[in-house]
Amino acid sequence: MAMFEEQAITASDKAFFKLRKEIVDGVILSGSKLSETELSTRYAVSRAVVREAINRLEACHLVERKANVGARVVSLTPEGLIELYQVRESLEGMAARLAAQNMSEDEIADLNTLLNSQSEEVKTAELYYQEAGDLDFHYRIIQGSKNAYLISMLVNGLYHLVRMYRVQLGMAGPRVTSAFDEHKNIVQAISLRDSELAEMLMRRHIMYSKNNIKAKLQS
Amino acid sequence: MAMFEEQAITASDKAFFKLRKEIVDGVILSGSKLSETELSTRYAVSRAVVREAINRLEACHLVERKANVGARVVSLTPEGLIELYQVRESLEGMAARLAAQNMSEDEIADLNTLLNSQSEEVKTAELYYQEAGDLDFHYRIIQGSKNAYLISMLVNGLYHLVRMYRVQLGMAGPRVTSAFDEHKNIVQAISLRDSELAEMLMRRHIMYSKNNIKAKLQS
DNA sequence: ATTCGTTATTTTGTCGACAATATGCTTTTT
DNA sequence: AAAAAGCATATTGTCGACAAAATAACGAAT
Repeated sequence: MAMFEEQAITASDKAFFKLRKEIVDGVILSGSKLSETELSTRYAVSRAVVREAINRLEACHLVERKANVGARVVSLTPEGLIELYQVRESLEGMAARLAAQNMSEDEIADLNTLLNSQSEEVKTAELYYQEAGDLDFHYRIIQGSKNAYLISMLVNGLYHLVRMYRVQLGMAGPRVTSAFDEHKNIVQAISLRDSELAEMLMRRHIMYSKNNIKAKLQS
Repeated sequence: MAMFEEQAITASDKAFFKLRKEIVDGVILSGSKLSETELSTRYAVSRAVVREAINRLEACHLVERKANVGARVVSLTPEGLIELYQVRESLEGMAARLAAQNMSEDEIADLNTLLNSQSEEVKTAELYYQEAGDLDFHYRIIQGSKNAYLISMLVNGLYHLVRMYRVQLGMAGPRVTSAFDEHKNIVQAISLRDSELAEMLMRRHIMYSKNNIKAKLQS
């Protein structure tokens, strides 16, 4: 899996990664308050590094902070999910368009082999694909866009929120095979350098995904 | 002008706004280093608040920071400008689409009166329109999307960078009247609740704008 | 009993100092 | 003379303490 490792240099980095993980995984409950003093004792670091970590989490929309009051983990709502997926549709659509223009032939080949290897897994272990494989696919296209803002906004920003929704709403849906076919079509469009089509297919792919989750949310 | 005032509560807020303004306006040169100690003496605050301000600037892509080394103001490059406008096209296109769906009739009416008032100014004082009027128009549509992520990413994030490019590349272009017509068409699409068309027109509008700036950049 | 005002406590915001890391300079070696 | 090693300096990262603000607790008045 081509999951790029972010490596922590400072103590703030470590605190940030740890906190982010706990929030995304639901260890720290959605909507709960983040006490700076409590966290600093729990992580055995100063309040300064906790503060910096929280600031960074605010930048990725994982916590909300009010001046002189404190920070809370964002609460997951159906409206928030819709809005998140609208932005995803917009940004990842553009990413697919740019990927069709900017990905190297080698990168496209890698993407194809990835899909083929997943093709086997889809028939057997469906769960694996849905979680990691889907992410890997989307990550590669985002990277393939070669657009620094796009990459940063999605990878460092929104995707953790997306994962948070997925984890905490327990997404292990029946959309595995259909999503796989959509992936294949997108890669084909990219292979043909048809940026227009690639964007369109990616947008639809994310729309379907949104509708799928929305349905789950109401059940 | 419906420019929403962000009000500074803490000292970090004030430092953040001040620093951001100086960077966008080019008072602090693009590419230069931001010394925490120097800034803390210049602003007469502690290093902690300067650090927090710099962290926030990093989140809006106005500075780049390396661990244990420091922060530098981003340098403006043609490639960066292109990438920025690609993201703008994507996000503001979606904003226009959502605005067509979600803006109230009153808000649309306001937008129309804004355009009509600008219609006068275009014939006389062209400069005013280009700077403030154009921003006002785009801000209203972004707000009209009613999508919190979209609004935050554009207004708190990318738009300061957009303004930085505009200010420092000296944009007072001859695109005034044509842009005005494009604005009119977008508003009309929104009035008709034609979200598809609104998105398409907005994307083209931003593409034209990009090409205009790109041409200026090479001259 | 409930509401309002006051006080006490907790939490965040800010500060200055120390530790750790990187940068620049001098010295030494080949 | 050039490159490398070591030292000095400056800058960032981290810490604990104090100041300011908000929340909670308490008591008084209606």
